[in-house]
Amino acid sequence: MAEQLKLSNQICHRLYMANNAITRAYKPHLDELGITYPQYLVMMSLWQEDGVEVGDVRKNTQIDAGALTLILKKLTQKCLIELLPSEADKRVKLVQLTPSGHELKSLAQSIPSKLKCQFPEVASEDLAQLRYLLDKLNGSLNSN
Amino acid sequence: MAEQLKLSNQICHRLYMANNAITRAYKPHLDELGITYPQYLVMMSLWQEDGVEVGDVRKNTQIDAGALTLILKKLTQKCLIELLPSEADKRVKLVQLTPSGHELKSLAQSIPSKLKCQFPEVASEDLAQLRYLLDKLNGSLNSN
DNA sequence: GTCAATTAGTTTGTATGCAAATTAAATTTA
DNA sequence: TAAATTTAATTTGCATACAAACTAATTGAC
Repeated sequence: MAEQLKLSNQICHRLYMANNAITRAYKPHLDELGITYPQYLVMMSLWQEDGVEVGDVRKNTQIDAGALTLILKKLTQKCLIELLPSEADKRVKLVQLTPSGHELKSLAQSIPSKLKCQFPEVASEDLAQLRYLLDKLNGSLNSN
Repeated sequence: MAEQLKLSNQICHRLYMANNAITRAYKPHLDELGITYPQYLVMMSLWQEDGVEVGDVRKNTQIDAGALTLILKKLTQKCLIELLPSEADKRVKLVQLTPSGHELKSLAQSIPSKLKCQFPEVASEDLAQLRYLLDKLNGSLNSN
């Protein structure tokens, strides 16, 4: 059997499994907030900076434009954000947190530490190393 | 701004971006084979071992059972596999590669090397390290 | 200044990912 | 062995991921 097509030699498969497993691990905590994982990414980007263009959220989260439209619609329905037309450029919409959207942050604060406690075997040094390598990989993958 | 909710501090976001970027990178090559990325995972598992139960494919690929049913249906429509009832246990279905399914492997052989050439900045040592860390992470995430 | 190209965001269609409910068959228990 | 439990796989409903087509507004070329 040729080595290069063995499933056990694929980095991509490991990333696939890790990404799905992490998303599943977050789910029960995010269920308490009433949001999904991609919606959580959007909220984190907004808690960091608010009143930005839809395109900025797209760049920060790297969520596909088409998917983002739907996600922002859901967050609007949940009254966590508002979409406001821009004065300067009528094509642009600005994403604004509502009071509820701001408040949700305090509930979310504990999620990262809960996740760490849930998987005590995962060493901090390994996470730091993983972070470094994933940044490098993402940099390369996005360079084209 | 609290550090723990900053997008730039989330390993999960890095995994999310890397996974999507890798899938996108594979896409043009897989388009030539007429299959999607999850379908590629299934085919790799079958090229490695054929005539196994649906549940074995699920374990090997870690694809959700419900999603796998659909994927196997698509692969059947593309005449790459056949689903055969098991003699021993009538609940079980066996997944069998067709001649076309076997032949596709030779077309797929070059994909891994094509991907490496596409991203020459990604060092082999980094990939080896990433592989090691992702295995460790996946092991921990699946231990619960 | 007008028309062509570009840009921001949405819509559409296909293919997952996932939880929960379901069906059919095998196994365990009483 | 009949009933309860478990297991293999499918179905259902919701939420992305993504390419491609589309709309409206802005820029650029001339």
